[in-house]
Amino acid sequence: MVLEHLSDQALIRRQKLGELQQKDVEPYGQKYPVTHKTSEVILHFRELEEEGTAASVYGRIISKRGHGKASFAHIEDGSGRLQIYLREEQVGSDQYNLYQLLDIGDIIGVTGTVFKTRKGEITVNVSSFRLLTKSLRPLPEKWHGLKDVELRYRHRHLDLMVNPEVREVFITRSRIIHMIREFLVQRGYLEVETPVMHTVAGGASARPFITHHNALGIDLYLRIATELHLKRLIVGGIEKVFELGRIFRNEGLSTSHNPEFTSVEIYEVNADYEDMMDLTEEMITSITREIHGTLKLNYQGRELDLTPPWPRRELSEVIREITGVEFSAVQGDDAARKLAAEHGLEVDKDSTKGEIMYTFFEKYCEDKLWNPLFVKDYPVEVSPLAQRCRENPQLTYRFETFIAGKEIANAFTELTDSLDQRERFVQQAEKRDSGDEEAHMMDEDFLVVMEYGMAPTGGLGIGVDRLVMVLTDRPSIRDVILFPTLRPREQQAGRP
RNA sequence: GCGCCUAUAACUCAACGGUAGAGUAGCGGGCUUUUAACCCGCAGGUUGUAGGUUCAAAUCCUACUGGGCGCACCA
Repeated sequence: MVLEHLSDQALIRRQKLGELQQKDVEPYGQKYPVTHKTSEVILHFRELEEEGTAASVYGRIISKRGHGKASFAHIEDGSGRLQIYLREEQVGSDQYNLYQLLDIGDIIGVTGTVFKTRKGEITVNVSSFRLLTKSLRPLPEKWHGLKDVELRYRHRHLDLMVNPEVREVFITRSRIIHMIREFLVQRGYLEVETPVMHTVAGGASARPFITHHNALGIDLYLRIATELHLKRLIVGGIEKVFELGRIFRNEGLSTSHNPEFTSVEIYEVNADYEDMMDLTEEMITSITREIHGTLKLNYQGRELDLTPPWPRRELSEVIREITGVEFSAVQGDDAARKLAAEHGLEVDKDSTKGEIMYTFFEKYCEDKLWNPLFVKDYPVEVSPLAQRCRENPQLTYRFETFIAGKEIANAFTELTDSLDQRERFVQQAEKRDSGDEEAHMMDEDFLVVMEYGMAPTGGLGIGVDRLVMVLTDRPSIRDVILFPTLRPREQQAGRP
């Protein structure tokens, strides 16, 4: 214990802790027998007051106002906050002196009858109280809250304590996740858990994290998607399946990217990507209705209308409308590269038309999409797990859903032709060999699984964090992840 | 990885080349229905770190560290 590094206030609190112990007060006590939550006291005020029955509540002291021989304070529990009132005459001078040693941040249990003050605030007239937990560090300011975003992310417990809207966001996040699960289970999808540690990191274009297993003496990858294992289950006869969980991608951080994030992937036999569009639309609109009671939202000061049906437009069409470029008129990779150069896009020398088309979309179109839109029929080169379109084998039955400029979902009619799949993996492997660390890895085991025969299948992945951002009106993914990834920092003296 | 912004008391913020300040929180005193309680007094700082310019640096310059935003990368 290096006491010199503590702030003066933290030192004073430690001294008070000693004083309390000298007075035989247990500073870290047992649970308090409560009769009500703070919100319940307010809800049942009339009966409590009429009957004159005592209520027992517990909570953290968040403010104190002393008046000589009487004192007011607010305590807060998970349900809300409540004012308490102590009079020396009522609790006795020993208890009253003890109360003087309590600080903002301490957790106490109180018992007393309930009344309304002159100004009309429901208040517990404390007849007895007990310290449950002594707090040794000062809380952030009550009025302005904790604003410094770095402190908020690094000390989320403080953020949650003093910024009530933050707690609301995470309660809503939890509800959304619960509703996703409920929505899918009710429709007969089986929730499963597949490995987080993979020998081959597949199912997406991304760099994986690498870890090591000592006993086996091998490196393992943290999963970058749940796709390939879920498809194995489809082959195995589990016809409607989903997994909701964390995936990991070793990429840059941004307001819409955290290295670990939550996805839900859903697979269903005898379905196609149109069915997955229906599912996406139904799921997101039903959750939105449940949370907001309307489909007309506001995101970052701008109106956002989720009313279905959401338009379903081909990628080439969207590019044409936004940039004026007609990709169907482009013949060959050379012409596409020339076009990219004309539009100020830097692309690799060996880029194909499909890759360039996709780049056009990402650079010039994605962020202009606002109300929900299904963008469909993506080039085969950037969609190695999706089935080719019958009318045009250069395209695939793949769609992405955009809401408020964010990619929320990605889905396909799954590729079921194991021989085509092998070719696609080979192409990806070639890209890996030429330095593309995000290209898909060859997964022989998965190919063998496919060779047994995979029924026609629709698959869907949804970025849960981004969905939560949209539904809670948060600008950064770090606002919807309790403990976002930050560079570690040495503990500084006096920091909370 | 690159660019811009940013770091002052436990918290929220001032001071923008000339003695580091306020509010909250804290400590001491007063006050028995207050409520951003109030009144009187006190304490609290290596201005992120390390250099440099200057008679003088929180302030200007350089580097580093953390963070934010944008770009790049990336579903």
